[in-house]
Amino acid sequence: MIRVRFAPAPTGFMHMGNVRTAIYNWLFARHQKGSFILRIEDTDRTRSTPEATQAILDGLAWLGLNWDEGPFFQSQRLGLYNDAAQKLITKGQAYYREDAQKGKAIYLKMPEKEKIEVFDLIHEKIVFDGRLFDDFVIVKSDGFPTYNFACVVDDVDFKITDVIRGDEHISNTPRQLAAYEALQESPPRFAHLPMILGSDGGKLSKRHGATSLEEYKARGFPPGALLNFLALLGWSPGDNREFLNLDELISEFSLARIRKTSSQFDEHKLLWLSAEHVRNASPQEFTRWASEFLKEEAPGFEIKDEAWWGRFFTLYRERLKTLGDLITQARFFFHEDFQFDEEAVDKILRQEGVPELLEEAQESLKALEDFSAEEIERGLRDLAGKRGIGFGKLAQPVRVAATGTRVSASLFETLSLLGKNCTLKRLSGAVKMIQDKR
RNA sequence: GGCCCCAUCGUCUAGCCUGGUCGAGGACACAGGCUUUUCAAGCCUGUGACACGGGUUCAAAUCCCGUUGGGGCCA
Repeated sequence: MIRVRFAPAPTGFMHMGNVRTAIYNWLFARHQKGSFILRIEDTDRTRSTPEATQAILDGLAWLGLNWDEGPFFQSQRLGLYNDAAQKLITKGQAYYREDAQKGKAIYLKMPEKEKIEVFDLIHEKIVFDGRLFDDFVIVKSDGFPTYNFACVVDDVDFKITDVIRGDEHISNTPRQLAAYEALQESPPRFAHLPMILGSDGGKLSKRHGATSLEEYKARGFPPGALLNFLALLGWSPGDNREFLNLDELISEFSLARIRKTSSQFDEHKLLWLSAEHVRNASPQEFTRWASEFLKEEAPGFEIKDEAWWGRFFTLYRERLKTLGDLITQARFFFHEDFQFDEEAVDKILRQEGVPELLEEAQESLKALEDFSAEEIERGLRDLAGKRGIGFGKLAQPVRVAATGTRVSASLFETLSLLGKNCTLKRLSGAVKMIQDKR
């Protein structure tokens, strides 16, 4: 049975590269019916924070990447590393050395080898010149282990079978191999993942916009979309499928199909996939997402009931790329004090005859008993016919009056969903606004 | 600077291991068209890539070497 781990350092936000590493480890574990272990590498005392640890736990939970064991904290396991180091000293494989800069540290003897070979599941064989590696520190003068040592001791302790991590660790691997050898343990299989770069080919950083999971969550991306997108960055199922749900990802995932080349984080595609996930959600799922999103990311907005959300979803499922679009596209549903678009007011509302037209529209709509989309359409088309104007000449002023913009989903459905009272109030409010400003 | 990794459309990728079916397939993005109460969505069409140079071979995107470029780790 395979055992893998995700071992982030809690030193900041959840970087997207780390998130993908977590996803690959988790998918591999689930596909193989193995175990996914969470280990927090918090031996860097100056940079580790409890907030960052919490961000990792929350982020994984939000994505649905549940762990089978842990979280374990390296800072609580210091005894283990020191015992291991002492044992190596006894066996003559490690020794103390006093250094002006580093203080009294424990060094591991690097075995004398011409070649050090790393067998990697993705890169196959990687060969290093063994003469280039000096003895290296495994326990610092403050008693804390170095990354290369703690990592190995823990992976041995947890019986990790497959280490799946970023490419940047390739050059650490020869030293870690030496540690396994000194410990008389056989090393796990390694799989080094290609990096994720920013949209300009450089290292993914704040310059490229959002780089952390928290930011994407705040912008309203569904977790399944992020999972799908990140899984596809460096891996593909081999056929031409792009949209995969969680079950499909689990059943299709394999390390063998991971590419060697680094990839750029392209938000366009993420946005498209996000839209796909939104429109493929069930009404219940969408309602849950939307309610949670508004509650957390846009407090103060009116939360609607499930029946209302059901109708809303039908109307908006093709239009929302993210939940954040609830604010940019549909704010007028949730807030009375939405802003009128200046240009729309100018070009549509503040035109000859528009106030009168809106008043007539109010009369027509007020007369409707059944405020359904069909009835609204009939009423408004009748009015346009009577007035002898193209329907657009009527629809646009009504739209701007009701929504504040020239762009919205189907006018009839929108008004119906807004409700009769609210619609009439908006129309008269708009008339008043035009006249006041004159 | 030393060592290591990588190289298919603008981007994500299929193909590469097991050379011919590839005059290189899909997706996103972009452009145009259709549809239309606005804007999206949808549908159709189009632009667009095997980094370069040598080999090996009847045949190379696919194998080998080098160059260039990008990235990582250490200093």
